[in-house]
Amino acid sequence: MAPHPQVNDRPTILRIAVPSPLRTSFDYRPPVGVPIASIQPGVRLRIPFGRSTRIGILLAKVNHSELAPDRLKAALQVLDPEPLLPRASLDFLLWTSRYYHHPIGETLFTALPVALRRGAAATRSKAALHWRPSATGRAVDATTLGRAPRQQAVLQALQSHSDGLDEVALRGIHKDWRCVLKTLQEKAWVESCDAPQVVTKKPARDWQPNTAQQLAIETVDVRRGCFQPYLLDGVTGSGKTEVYLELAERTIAAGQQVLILVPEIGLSPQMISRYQRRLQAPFAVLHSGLSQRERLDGWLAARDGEAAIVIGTRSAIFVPLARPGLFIVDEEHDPSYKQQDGLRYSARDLAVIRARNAAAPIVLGSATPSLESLRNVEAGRYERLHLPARVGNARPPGISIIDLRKQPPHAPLAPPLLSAMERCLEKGEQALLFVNRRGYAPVYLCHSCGAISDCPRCDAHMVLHQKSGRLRCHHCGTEQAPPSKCPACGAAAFIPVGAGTQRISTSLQERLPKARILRIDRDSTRRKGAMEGALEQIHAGEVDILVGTQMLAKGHHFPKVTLVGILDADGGLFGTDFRASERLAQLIVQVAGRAGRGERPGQVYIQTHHPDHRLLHALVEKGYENFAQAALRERQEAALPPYSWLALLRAEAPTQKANFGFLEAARSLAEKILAPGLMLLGPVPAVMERRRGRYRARLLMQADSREVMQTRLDPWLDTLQRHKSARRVRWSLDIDPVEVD
DNA sequence: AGCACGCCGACT
DNA sequence: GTCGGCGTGCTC
Repeated sequence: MAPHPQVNDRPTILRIAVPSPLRTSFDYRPPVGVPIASIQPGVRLRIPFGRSTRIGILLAKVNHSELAPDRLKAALQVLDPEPLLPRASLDFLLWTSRYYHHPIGETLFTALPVALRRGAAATRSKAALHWRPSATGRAVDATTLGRAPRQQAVLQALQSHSDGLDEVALRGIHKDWRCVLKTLQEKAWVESCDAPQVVTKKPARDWQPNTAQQLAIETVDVRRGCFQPYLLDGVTGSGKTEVYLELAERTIAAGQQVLILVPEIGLSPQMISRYQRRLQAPFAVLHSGLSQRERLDGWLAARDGEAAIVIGTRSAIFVPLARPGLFIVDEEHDPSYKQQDGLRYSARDLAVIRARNAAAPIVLGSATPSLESLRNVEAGRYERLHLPARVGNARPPGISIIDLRKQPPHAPLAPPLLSAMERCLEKGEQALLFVNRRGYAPVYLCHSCGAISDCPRCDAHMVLHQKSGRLRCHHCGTEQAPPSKCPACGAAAFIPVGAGTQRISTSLQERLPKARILRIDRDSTRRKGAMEGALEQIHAGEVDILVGTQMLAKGHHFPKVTLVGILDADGGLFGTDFRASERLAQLIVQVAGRAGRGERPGQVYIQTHHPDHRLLHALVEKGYENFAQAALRERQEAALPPYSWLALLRAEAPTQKANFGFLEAARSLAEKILAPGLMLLGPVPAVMERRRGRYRARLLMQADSREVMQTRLDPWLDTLQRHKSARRVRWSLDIDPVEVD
């Protein structure tokens, strides 16, 4: 039967994304008395949902619903006069929701600043606004306002600052300025405007691009207006930032916006001011330290095209841009670009999608590119740009391996490293020790029976902390006093085993009593400003030895450091995750990059029980590039990413039985839709089987084609969600997981 | 995910 | 008699 022709093909129904874990949108009638033609996709609406009201976002207007007309409720109110999200953003977020198989409502809300999720008006705060005289206002002779002295004073002030005055300046003229301004606005003598752009004389360029930088700049610049990903690959100090700055400057000059993503740790005030000094353009900086209001102002400035430069961490990838012209992802290998809960997106991968949508070039920069990006170069999808030379006359550091098998056992610092440190201190230079555990001792062990103090809620050992004298679990935060007697055998013979940052610092202080030692880890830098203070001390030369965790490896420059020690590399060689060796290699190269800046050469010592490990050898003898090629071949042989695609189904429940009930069901449902080249692994318990008192397990799907996997996931998830075993677990799907546990 | 409904055990 | 345990269903 031929379908009935639509009697009326004008849409009457609002298809709305509602923040809820349900993987569907919801249909509503327009609010009573509001013509549907006045409501555009991208606006927020207040809607009744179940027994409560929520805020939803209009996806589309349709003329037919799956639901009977009498089951549709009317929306309550339209919250935005104009679409909050421009079409391009809405399309990008729909794509994101489909790719990560995450409910559309939650995806859209993840992308919005918190203030907008809660219904705040999408208007710039007054503090960000300025006022200036209108054309008529400029022509008014203020002296004729003798009978209105307040208006006269304000108008005169504005007339002499025709690019605008802000709240602070106006309050200085009269405390009742708002009232005065309102009168002037009613006379149309005054209008609001954005903060005037600071037009300072540009500082003389204090650098000349070298040949490689020049080539990189011109190669990218010639493709402005086209989508093309570039992998900008250069060691620390090779001048990647200068390339970003020059490209950004040219993009801004062409009237377009630049989005720069940086890892969480990299968004320091120094870094921002470096960009601001060089690029005299309006900035929007988005990071976790902002208030909701500040975040909203930055978001709006980006969306409305007022911010030429938008710089932020992971979540800034969702900021709408009016005129996107260039995307930059600094330290693209950094795992902090991957969100690890809720919508588990990769900001780096999404940046490539946005650049494609915007027909703009994207530069992924790193001294230690991810194997994914190197694979994309190999496959011809990305173009590679090398920055080989270290700027200035610094030489790259040498790397030596210390074979721990030939050293006295249980000494965290082997004698060769200790004596190298002594020599370093004698020369008045700084040393940096990298320890992958914080606290005093990672194991608290009964010397009589071998029992270990374990966390009551996690499958993890408690870590002894010296300052508090207490045992702490680093996974759930549980703290307890160390037991006075062993609960297993009754002996009072507990001994701390192993070494964290605290113990290394303490024992080092005993060996080198004159050394000024500074510990840098999450414990010592928790206090606000503590990290800044520590960095100042280091740069002022008030510190001889730095002992720290991962935090030290990223983004900081320590020109006086000439010796770096990596105390335990073994975890990275035989880690449970297939990316462990990639992480270790990146860490070694990044830490090595901190050493030997300026004219002093640096030396890196790596302590390991496996000095002959193939990948470690490749790295030390022939550098990161060689390591990466060897690692890529291993991944290819094992059909691991980037030569295959993964989707990881995680489950968490009070019992492991519930997890396995769910994951086994998931597996048998998946087996019905399996295609050639799709493989299921598991279910298996997580490596840390219990965390925060809850059991965890996983089921991994591996595919040799992204498309095949993507087409199977939706029907799978639909049936899986309805399966009754799903009620007993908390589950989530991770597309392109970065950690397979 | 929330939230309500509903149907069985130990309390004042 | 009822307070409340969590199994089940629903959200346009």
